[in-house]
Amino acid sequence: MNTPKNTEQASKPAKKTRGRPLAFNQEQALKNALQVFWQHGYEGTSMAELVEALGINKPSIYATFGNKEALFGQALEKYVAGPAAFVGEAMKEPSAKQVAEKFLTGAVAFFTDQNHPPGCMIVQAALSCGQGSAQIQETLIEYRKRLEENFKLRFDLAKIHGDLPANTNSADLAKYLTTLHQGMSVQASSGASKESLLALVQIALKNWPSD
Amino acid sequence: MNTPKNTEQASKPAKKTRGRPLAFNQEQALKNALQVFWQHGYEGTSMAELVEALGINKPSIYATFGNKEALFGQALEKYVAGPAAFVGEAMKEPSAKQVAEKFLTGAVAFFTDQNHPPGCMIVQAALSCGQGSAQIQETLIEYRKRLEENFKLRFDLAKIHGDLPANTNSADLAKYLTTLHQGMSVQASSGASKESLLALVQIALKNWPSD
DNA sequence: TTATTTATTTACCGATTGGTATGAAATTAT
DNA sequence: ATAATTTCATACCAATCGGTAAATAAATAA
Repeated sequence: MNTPKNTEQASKPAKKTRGRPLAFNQEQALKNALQVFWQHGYEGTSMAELVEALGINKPSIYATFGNKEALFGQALEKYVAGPAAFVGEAMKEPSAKQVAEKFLTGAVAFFTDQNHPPGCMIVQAALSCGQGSAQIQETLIEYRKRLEENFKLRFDLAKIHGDLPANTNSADLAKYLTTLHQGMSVQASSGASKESLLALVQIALKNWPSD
Repeated sequence: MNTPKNTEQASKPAKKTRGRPLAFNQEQALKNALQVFWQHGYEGTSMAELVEALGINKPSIYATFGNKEALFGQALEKYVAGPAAFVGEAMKEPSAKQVAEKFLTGAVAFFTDQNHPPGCMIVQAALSCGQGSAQIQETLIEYRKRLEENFKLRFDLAKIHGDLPANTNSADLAKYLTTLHQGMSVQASSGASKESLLALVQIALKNWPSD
């Protein structure tokens, strides 16, 4: 008997199901998968590495999450809903400038947080890759474009509210923000310090549009 | 007899050497390798793909360029000296602001040039990867840091020349520029248009430091 | 012609890739 | 107990990975 005991890791009362119970925590396994994909990207992560990181063997991974691509997709959802949720929060700030400031400074804190890999998974995980990963690459591009579009809509709203000049080009401003964000992700993954990135943000925000 | 004739591709007079002559143009082969690495990154490019792209078979590649890593290194050198040479040119502009403007607008034109893959190879080719490519990743990080450092030195000079305020932080300004550059590379590889990127550059340069 | 040198071709190598078949182990329902 | 159900572990799969051995082809030197 080499299998670990079912030590009831889940917080839920473990609804009675038939058959052998799961020997691992799915949430924790997904969290571990996220860490690995975040650090080494989609192609750079092998199933062997995932087996080791999740602590469960291959057939269990496939039974629980599907194939490598499906696992990445679920890790990505977890990333957006969890670690990267600060982006949605920033969007709720009362003014456009505050949105931008919160977004960029939040990104700096996030990118340089020692508790997880540096940089943004959506930027890093499949920037360039072989043809076999083109679908993943496209998915990440869509995520980035959606964020930019959301900023554009937020800035359109700000123009109506009057906290952004009426002649401002919302789309250009949104691209300015997301480009800085993506660039900072590259910087952070290359070892840039929190301080240097914060200084950069100050420069970037100095010329915020105003009447 | 299936081998192609030696149709004297090189421009040079083909110095007489002993033994069977090369059946391909090394320069052209390296150019092709550069294209592939540029598009699919280091890990995303397989030897099989290189064989097809270079038009020569594997043993010839190994005999001429060494292994995959060595070939990438030579392609990278070609990239820096050739396509990416505009960066060095921008550095020679007479004032700091002109350096920045030339660099960013040049990058936009470069990143969206239809004659080669979008974005910057030094940013894209190994942003995240498996442990086996850590050396390549580190090399590219060094290239990026060197560029940033060069901007910093150029801005230090500008402060002495007086075309940049004396209280300007050269390092921060250099990071601002390279971060925009890296972000634009991500944008371009995701399909951003030349026009949208140029608009972004205008925003980015609006608050250039001045007395 | 013959020997020497270099390049190209074909075929192959062990290792690793993502992905599974299969049978044993662990649980609940009867 | 025993049957039914589900998960786990071992071992395996074909395909691809980067890289090479060995023989043949094409040139020059003698």
